[in-house]
Amino acid sequence: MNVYDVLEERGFIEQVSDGEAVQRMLSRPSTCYIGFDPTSDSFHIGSLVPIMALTHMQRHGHKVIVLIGGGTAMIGDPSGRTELRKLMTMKRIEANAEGLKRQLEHFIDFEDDMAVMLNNADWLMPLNFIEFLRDIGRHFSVNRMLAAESYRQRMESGLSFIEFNYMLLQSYDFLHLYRDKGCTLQMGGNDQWGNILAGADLIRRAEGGEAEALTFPLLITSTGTKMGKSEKGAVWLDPDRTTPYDYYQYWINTDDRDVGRFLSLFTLLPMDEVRRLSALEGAELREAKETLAYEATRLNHGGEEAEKARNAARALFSGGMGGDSSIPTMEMKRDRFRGGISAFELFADTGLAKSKGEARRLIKQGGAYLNGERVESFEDLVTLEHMDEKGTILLRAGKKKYIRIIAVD
RNA sequence: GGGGAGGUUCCCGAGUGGUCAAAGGGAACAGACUGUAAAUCUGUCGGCGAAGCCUUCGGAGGUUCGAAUCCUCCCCUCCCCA
Repeated sequence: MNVYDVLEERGFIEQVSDGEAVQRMLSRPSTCYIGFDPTSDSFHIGSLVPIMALTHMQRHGHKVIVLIGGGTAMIGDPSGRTELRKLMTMKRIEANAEGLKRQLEHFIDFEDDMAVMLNNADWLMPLNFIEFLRDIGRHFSVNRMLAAESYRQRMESGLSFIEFNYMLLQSYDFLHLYRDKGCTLQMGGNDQWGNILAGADLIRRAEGGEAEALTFPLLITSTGTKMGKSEKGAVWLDPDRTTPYDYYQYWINTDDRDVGRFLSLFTLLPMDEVRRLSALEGAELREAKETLAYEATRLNHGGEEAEKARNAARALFSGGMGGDSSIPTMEMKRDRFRGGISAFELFADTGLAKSKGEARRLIKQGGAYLNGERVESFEDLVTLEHMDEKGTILLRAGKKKYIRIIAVD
């Protein structure tokens, strides 16, 4: 089966320059690329669609290039944004690229050049302005650029000249990779459509070559929010920023309507299985969500972490104490409990409530639990008595947020 | 460079000397209902707290018994003209 069909079946394709041409191209080993911003040293879930797309490409024998936009990050892409991005230092960018690569290695194999990571700063930085204008700039029509959706939006609020040039630089990336690596397909989020097409055009004009564009749908959840945000903020792939437990929780809280879509996009389960799971209804759909959460966590954090997250979740949400250590745990001095500590202070200190006022409110509204029992008054004292033999206390805020406290000397 | 409009609590957005911790909406949080879903209803939504106190309306000063609201300077954004 051609990857193109796989991508299409699994819902990765929003737009393609020429479906038949891409299908033809992918019937033999090809090279494709996706650009990523090195604005952080970790991806978050929002980047998972392109990452999964690369995973599929590689598994079908295509060479993938991960392009780090070190050069373009120094300019800022206006696409889909309302503000100019902040500029970054080269050093910062390189450090970030390292972090991103480590995460990609869970999905993509960089051995034997089957995948490479490149930084466009390598060819953008040495560019000579006059030469660039003469060789590249001449192929671009300002009229056409202004018609692009991404620029049109920014025309309302103001568009700086450097941002305006982003399209040229990204097009030049594609041209460079075409010449240097034989790359003939660029993929990206649908907000990149204009830029990607411009690059394919440039290749045709400058080289007479054939190159294609493919974009992914920009995911919004069925509740209308942007993908990848939880109450704690963005959901990161980095376990230090988002623990495997929280990562798992994010997926299991998926809206019913998104389960099928997410299973096909974010797991590698066969489509037959995906269809079976998403056909489940009512409470049974939880099985599908559990599979989604488990598989997605396994891809990013490995089987062992996924297993732990699943066990912890099962234990906690079936009403038990969840002795497993993979639920968020926090150490506190045993001494603090000797004289007793007010419940509201404890909730504030653990971060389950952002301030003491919020902790009071939480308790007053009946949303605070200590070892599974509702806390009645915010002045209630929590003491050594509340600990189990291992010296732990389980706190819960609302329905889903748990923290386990373990006493240390 | 000239002219105009504007910067309010997470976001949008009222408020033009005291009744303002600041309307309304959204987001978010909690409760009820549920399936760790959605929808709905109720409540909460600056900090510390018993009352009450403290900090906030781009920044810095000033006027006043009293300022988000008036004055001065500065910073930033947008629009029109060049």
